[in-house]
Amino acid sequence: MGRAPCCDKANVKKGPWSPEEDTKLKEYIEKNGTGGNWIALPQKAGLKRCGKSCRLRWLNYLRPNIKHGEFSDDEDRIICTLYANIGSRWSIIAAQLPGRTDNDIKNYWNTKLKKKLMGLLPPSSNHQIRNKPPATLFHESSHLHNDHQNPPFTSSYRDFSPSYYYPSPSTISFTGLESTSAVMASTTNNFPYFQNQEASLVSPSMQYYYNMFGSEGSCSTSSDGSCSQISHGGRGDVKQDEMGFHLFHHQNFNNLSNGKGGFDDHHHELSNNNKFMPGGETSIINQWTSSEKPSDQYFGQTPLLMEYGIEEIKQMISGHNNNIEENKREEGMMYYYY
DNA sequence: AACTCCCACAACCGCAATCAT
DNA sequence: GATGATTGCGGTTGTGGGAGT
Repeated sequence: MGRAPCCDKANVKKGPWSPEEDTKLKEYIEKNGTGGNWIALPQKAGLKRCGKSCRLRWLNYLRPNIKHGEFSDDEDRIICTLYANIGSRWSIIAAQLPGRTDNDIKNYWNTKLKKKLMGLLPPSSNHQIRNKPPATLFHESSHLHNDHQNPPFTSSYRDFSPSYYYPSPSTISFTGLESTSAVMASTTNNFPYFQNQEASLVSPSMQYYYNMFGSEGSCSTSSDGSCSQISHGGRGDVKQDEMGFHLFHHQNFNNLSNGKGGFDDHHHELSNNNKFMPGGETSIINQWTSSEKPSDQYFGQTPLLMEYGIEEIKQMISGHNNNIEENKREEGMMYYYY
């Protein structure tokens, strides 16, 4: 039995909003607010619309200070950088672009920006990257750049990435070795990801870690390959005024290097004064790829008891050994900004 | 002018998280 | 703690308009 519908489908209007409906909704909310109840709002406002539809219309179109029209180059760069680091978490990306909505950015990415990026690559390599997230390009570029061995986890990309990108597993044929020179040229010289401050922090070692997570930088992948979001506390919805830095601290990489072991991440939030708050919000992501669970030493612990400033973290990252093989034997750190 | 195709954007849908009782 | 209601998110679909034939 499915869940009860949020409204009487037979008696609600669907499809594009008329100017009259817009006016009604706008005037009602400006006068009364949403009242914290979107479901009841349409009736009160005299609209034959579903509450969800009203909410969407307000948030994406009618709300004050919504910016419409062309995206700037800066906005492009921010979107690309954040997409590369956290994947398709449009609400978080939107929080960094005042006046833009998640829907707007999502549409822009799907219809223009993605193609724009693909257009930077020669046709010969296009077919090979078409179904990979941007991070895979990072991976390939770092792989070439650092003359590494076959990357581990190549067969696991699909497990850590949105299914959106991937054809059925049987059609995947990617070793990490094919035709990367064009990709490399594009990523290092032209790829917008590398043209701003945030992007400069995407070191090869971070790319490596990123590839283990796919495009979901904050995604926990269970043994069945499914992916669940980490909890941010509260309602789980990250609001702009709660933005901060997140740090992922990876340990026990030795176990991962042979694809057998596991690792855990300790996720901490930085407060607005850019201090790492070890005792603050903490969620632990546990994941492993086989029955060999990580040791208790790493499992369920939150050992980062120091307090770092963001500059210190940046230093740690920039000074981190970029050699992937080395990193497998070291602790790795990555952070992303949102 | 009529038709088809394509694209951009708006809107919908289902799901998961959270809240309220 | 259980359950239903509500909210927010991200993927997908629908729609309208412009371009091409």
